[in-house]
Amino acid sequence: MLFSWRWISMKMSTMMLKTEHETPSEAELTSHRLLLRSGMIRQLASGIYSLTPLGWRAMQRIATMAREEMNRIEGQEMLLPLVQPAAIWRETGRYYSVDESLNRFQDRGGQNMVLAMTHEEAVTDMARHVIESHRQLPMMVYQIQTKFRDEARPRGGLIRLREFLMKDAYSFHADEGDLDKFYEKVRKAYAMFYKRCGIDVLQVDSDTGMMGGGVAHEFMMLAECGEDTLLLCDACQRAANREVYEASGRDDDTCLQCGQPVRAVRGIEVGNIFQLGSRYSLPMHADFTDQCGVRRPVVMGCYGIGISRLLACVIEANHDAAGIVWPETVAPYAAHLVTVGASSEVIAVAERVYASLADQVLWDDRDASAGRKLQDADLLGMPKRLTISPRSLAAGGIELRSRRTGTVQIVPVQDVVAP
RNA sequence: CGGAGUUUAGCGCAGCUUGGUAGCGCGCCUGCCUUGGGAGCAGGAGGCCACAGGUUCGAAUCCUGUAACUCCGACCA
Repeated sequence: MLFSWRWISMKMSTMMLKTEHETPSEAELTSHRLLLRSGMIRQLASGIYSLTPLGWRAMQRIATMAREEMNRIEGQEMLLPLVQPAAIWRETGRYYSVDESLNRFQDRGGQNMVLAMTHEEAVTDMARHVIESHRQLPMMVYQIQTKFRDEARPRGGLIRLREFLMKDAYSFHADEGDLDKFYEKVRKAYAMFYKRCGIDVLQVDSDTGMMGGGVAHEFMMLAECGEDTLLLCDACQRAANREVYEASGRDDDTCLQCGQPVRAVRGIEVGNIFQLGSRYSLPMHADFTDQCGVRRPVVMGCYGIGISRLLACVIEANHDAAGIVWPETVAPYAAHLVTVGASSEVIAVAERVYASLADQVLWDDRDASAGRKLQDADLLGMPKRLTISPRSLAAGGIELRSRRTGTVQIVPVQDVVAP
């Protein structure tokens, strides 16, 4: 069972969904066009989008995989507030150092507040209250939650948003060595996560920007529409963010690691991880007592994945001229059921298939032409298409077509329907 | 935040030069007919032409201002 939400309508006739035949004029990127045409998202303001039930379902599948990978390395899910007092941001100095992308406002009582663009301050506040002893370390917490960043220039649909869903995790350690070990575990978990999502990523040396701290890596998906430039070495596969490369002082185009020529490629950042050290624990006094009875700041790491952006990236990496080609792991439904005509035989078989496949099937039960339904099935991109028609029944059952390969076969009704 | 562009029905667009009370395609509603790649016929609904001021007998159209959105750049855990 892929989902447990039986309450979501799975008949297209009554679904909160409208597909578009024509390409929306504001969309230039493939993922943006397909997200709009498939009806998964709707723009409410620049960089701010509503997700329809179909879009939310796809995003939830990505979020679920992120959750599973975090749980696998013993992450503990939690939830931190979006609205936060300015006070904790003053403690770390970021209230003053971050630009207008941090939205500041006052509540009705005149208190200075911010909309969280990231959650180091809030999680460090939690940690300084809970963590007292080295015996509690290491530990990691994470959340899948909304961020608001008032970006100067949102772009590309879900590629660069102002409001978006992020998986952010924070680990706490007694020393740098333990952070190093855990950091490697996270790198492996991230690699597994992106693989499950059906996209290829490169791990890239990164600078730490406003996050502070020491070591950092970005996870980049290679794509022409990407905003970032990477310098990639074909010889040893080492990739570096342009800022890091330039900061190295190297002025020829050769690899930092092996000296072979590098080439510039474009990429989309789909995640990043940082060794924060005591950047936040020191100013916020998140201390613990070590084995020798000495109070020391806890050593931290933080690990982010842009869930919203990833939905766009999955589509950038998985589509054809007709529409989306979902990886099975992200597809909002495993199968798309198309009924042709409304004969009693066709409907009777469809009802049995629909009941049997529970919430894994989307049934296009609309009173629309066969052509329209088939085009929409390609656009929406579920991995398998089940067509029930007088023709298929005469041929021996239900037509099963793979969206990715286009291969078609007739399968007997009893092979699809549970006994 | 600099530069460019756009804004007319749910979506895609025309109309603006030369002012005269809003149009096309798709979609939507009714009926008939149809059902394997966005069918057909007939009838119908839907717009404060982004907003605010001007000019004019009269403004989608001309003038001024504002806003929103998109793209390029700068910025960007």
